Amino acid sequence: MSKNYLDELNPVQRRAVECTEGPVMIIAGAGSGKTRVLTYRITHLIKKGVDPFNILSLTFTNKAAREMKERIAKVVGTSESKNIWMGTFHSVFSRILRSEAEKIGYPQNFTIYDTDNSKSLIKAILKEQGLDDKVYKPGMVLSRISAAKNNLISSQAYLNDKQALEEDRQAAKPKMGLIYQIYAQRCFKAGAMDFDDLLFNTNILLRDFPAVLHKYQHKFKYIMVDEYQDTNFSQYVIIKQLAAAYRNICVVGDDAQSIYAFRGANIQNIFNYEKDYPELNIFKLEQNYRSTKIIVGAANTVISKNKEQLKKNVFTENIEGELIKVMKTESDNSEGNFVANSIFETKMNEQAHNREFAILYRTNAQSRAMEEALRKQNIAYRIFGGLSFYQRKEIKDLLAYYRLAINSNDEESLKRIINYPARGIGDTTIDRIIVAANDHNISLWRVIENINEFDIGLNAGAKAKVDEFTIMIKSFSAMLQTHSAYDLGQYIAVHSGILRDLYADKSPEGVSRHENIQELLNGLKEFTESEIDINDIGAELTIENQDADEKQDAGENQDIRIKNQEEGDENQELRSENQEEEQELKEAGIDTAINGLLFSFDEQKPDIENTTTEITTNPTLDLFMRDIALMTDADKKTETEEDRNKVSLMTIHAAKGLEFPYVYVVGLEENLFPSQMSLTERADLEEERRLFYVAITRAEKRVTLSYSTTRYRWGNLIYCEPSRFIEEVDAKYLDMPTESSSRLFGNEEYASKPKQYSNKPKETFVQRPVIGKNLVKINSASKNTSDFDTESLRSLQVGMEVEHDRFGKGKVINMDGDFPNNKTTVFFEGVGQKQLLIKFAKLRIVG
DNA sequence: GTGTAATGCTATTGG
DNA sequence: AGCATTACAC
Repeated sequence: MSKNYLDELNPVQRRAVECTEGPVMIIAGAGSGKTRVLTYRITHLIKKGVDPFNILSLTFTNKAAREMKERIAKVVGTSESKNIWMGTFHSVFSRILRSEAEKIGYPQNFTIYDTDNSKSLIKAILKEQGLDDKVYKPGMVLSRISAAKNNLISSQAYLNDKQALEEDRQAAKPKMGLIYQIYAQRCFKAGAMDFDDLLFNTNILLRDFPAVLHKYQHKFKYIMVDEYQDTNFSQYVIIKQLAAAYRNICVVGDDAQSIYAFRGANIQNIFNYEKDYPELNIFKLEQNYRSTKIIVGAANTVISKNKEQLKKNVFTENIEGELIKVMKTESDNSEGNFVANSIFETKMNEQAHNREFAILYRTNAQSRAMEEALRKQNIAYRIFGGLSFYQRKEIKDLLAYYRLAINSNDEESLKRIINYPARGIGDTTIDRIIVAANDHNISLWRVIENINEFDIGLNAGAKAKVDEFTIMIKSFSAMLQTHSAYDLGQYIAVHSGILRDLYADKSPEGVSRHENIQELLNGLKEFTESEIDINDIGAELTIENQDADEKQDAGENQDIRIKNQEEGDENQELRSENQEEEQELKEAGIDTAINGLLFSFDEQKPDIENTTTEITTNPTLDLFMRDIALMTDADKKTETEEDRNKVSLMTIHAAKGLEFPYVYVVGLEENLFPSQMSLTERADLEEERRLFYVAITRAEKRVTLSYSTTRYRWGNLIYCEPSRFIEEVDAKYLDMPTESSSRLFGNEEYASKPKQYSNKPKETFVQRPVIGKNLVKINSASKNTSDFDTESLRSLQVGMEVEHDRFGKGKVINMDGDFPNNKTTVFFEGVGQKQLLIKFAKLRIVG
């Protein structure tokens, strides 16, 4: 961005940037320079003299926020840009909640439950209530609760909500309201909020504390919301409340790219917006700067199939470009090979780099075949999403210790680690503790902390073990304010016994787990050594919290100091106790360990005694942990140049907002994309279509679509037919395949004879019955086999010779299952071994 | 209470 | 096919 940033904008963009006062809606087509407008608009505000502290900008990912800030910093300088409140809804409001938590009865250091925590809690509740988790599927229960919260229906309100109760009764799940109520109570008791609570409780806060509302209304004089089409009702109300005083609110969105309805996003928010702010200024960004004419045209024809949409005309002045290639393959693996080979060829022929390629799919499970093929080709790739680092078991175990040290009432963490590593506290003991906690309406921690007061049939041995555990956790908690994140993190890893446990496991998985722990500790180290990023809204909070901190300074600090001294002595013992361990760990490659660990009380003490800000900005463990639950893969911080030059693999959802020169959209098959679960409702199918729209509009130069006729699912081979979305693209934009086999890709024939696959278009598709008309899924099984006599294969046996249309002659080497739902394994000459379902394979017995 | 073998469930999409 | 939970032997 240059100093004359306004000159870099087209007329509409420029007007949108300059229209800073009053409500604004920017409808931004794909690739229309939306991010540019947002960043320039904020820059412009600051240039005009608006204090960055008064700007709130809500983005879809924290990474997006970080990148925007960097760009803004280039014009206005970091000292200004870092003070902008910028981040996701969840991260911004979790910070506000932390500083206001006591008002709504939460501790400042509340825990954020992730989805796994929530599900596990629901499971526990079901068990305690004697409810069947087949009827009340935890995931389903959670999404019901989530939907209620996103519509601002509390558990009390839910229990009074006739419609909700009736729905649950109809669905034969009458206890739903009760589960919701208990779930909410348990979260509260544990000092925990789930993702939806972060928004829900923000609403409670703003609703019940007018002074708080007033404060933030006047703090946020200018509000901007990106990806507005993906906000839910709860978010909508927060924004509406905050913007009520100044009405300087600017939302940016594209109804055509709304792909999060499944988690409560409400496209109606766009339409409501016009009603809420009749004085609204609307700007439509319709010129696409990203893609070729072919890609834009193709995307437009697709999205035009949707009924509900705002009128706009996305166009581009870019070059015409290449047709969209469609590839048919015969298995998920050969689809992978095709993509990998195609990337290889493109790299060779066009001097392209890995980073210019993206492979997009509908479900994470599809990544496997792609990975294997890329590995075979020696193409570096990286996967976004899927099991994130923080979801690995060993990481969650260690984090559970951290969480418990920070908030001992955290029930989910407690249950996770009270007996890991094994320390003789078994299921019976834990069950009794839970019963006691429920009976007395207190947290599990309160029970184990006073385990000797509770007469719950535990013998002295069990009580002693529980006692030992609580003492350990308390010792960790006591170190929170006195030790750096890295020091304490390392200390806990050692003294919890986790490192020892993992070190003992020499299997490859065990080693990898151990390495992951190391990686986490490295992250902690980095965090500890880096300047705290005040640029994350924390800076503002520091000022907000000054009152509180001063109090702490005056009174509590003395306690801290005293505690330090006591622990200083304790630490001496720890030091010697650890010598052996240290040796052991050194061998295990953890040389960083203990020196830094047994530290530094003395060096640290002065910090604590010092000023208020230093307490809040010390790189302590609880600070590190605050946002962990809110971190997505896309938010991962450090990214080396090497990381960057890799082929990107991700779901289409994860690709939102990104762009790549070459995009492969794979798995374009009915029941996969569009997903099977989306086929019954028009609204769901339209969302899938928008997803397809998002997928192809990620591409700058070239789009390749692929589908496979077979695919493994749950270990079974299933047959697939091409997605309706392929034929929804106007045929003039497509380069259709005729036929191909995996052998061709192996021989790279595809790339050398591209013409063979073009110009023989459409028949295969046009001849199919038109689907998508009535939105009913077509039963591929019956259709494919209607004209074939399966009965002739009843007598098929191992050893027989068979013939297949595509694979040629082969020999049956295995049979599995009962006719007609049986499987056969056939070895085909020159092709190899294939598993086929008798019902579909159209085999002929030879001889 | 602990560790292993057998069973059963899962795979939309994600902050 | 892969993972998590459960069942069962020690």
